[in-house]
Amino acid sequence: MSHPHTYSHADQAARLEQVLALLRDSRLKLTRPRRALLEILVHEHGPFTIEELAVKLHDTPCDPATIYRNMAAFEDLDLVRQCDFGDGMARFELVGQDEDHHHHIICRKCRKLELIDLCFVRELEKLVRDRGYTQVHHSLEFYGICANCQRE
Amino acid sequence: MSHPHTYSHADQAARLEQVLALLRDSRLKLTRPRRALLEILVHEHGPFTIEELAVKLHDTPCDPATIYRNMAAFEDLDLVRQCDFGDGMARFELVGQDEDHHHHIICRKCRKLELIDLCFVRELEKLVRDRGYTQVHHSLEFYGICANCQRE
DNA sequence: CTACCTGCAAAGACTTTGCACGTGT
DNA sequence: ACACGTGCAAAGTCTTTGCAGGTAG
Repeated sequence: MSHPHTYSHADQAARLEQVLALLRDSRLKLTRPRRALLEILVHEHGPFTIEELAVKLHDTPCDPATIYRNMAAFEDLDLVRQCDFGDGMARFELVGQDEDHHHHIICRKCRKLELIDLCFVRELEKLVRDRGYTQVHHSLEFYGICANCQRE
Repeated sequence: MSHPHTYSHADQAARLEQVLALLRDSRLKLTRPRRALLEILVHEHGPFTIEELAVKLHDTPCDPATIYRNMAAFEDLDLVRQCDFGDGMARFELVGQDEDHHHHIICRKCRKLELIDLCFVRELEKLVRDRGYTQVHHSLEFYGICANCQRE
């Protein structure tokens, strides 16, 4: 693979098939907005805010409420994951395989996003500074279901 | 130091002095709510939501708007940093030195928080699973001021 | 046909802002 | 004194929910 975050059309088509298969096994129906959302999530590199998704959906106008509901549904299927970049807006991205693993650099002012591929914390902070950022800090958070909640 | 997140009273007093000195050098005034907030931030281990801070302030009743405004002011002084755990509530913690560095495990259901002291990503995911969590993932985000914004 | 979906509008939750009064230095 | 800070209330965002009509399987 020439670039870590570039996927061939074949890769994307395969991933889309996987995702659609997952839907078929659930009781979710494959509606027009749903399909359009999944195509965006598979073909473009997230995470996306609700508004960004709405814009990308221009061909398939879709109420924000519907996007929220679908993201929640996809999250239940572990198809999508919610991210939070500290600006009070929910962001969603397709859950990927290991090779998808990456982190973000978020500008504290303009909120611009950059992807980075390495996965070592200390070294990465240096790398972020090397890219010209100042006042760098990072936050690494883990999400999971705790033992208590698993029993419920 | 016997435990990485335990500080002696002397340490805390010194840190509080540092922080108050920082305030003096700025044009912020040392008001009652302000002082109470700083004491909480120095003496207890955050991050805290606005509501949590309000509860801890019982002796110094303080409007939420005032807490928000003060956290913003402290952030400008690089005294405090905002965290986001993906539940739509702002959280704030004192900016610490290197030895303060830590990460969190957040239950996706009950939002319970645990602190962890190591700083290697892969190993940590295993560690999180070892603590009984399932469906573990993590998010590592960097914050900084990008080259563009520095020029402004 | 039935369960699931969607759009619209209303309600909710968190946060920000305006303004007049109060306070630290 | 004067600039800065606070409480209160109103306004702003983003998100969630209720409901009636529509649609996939």
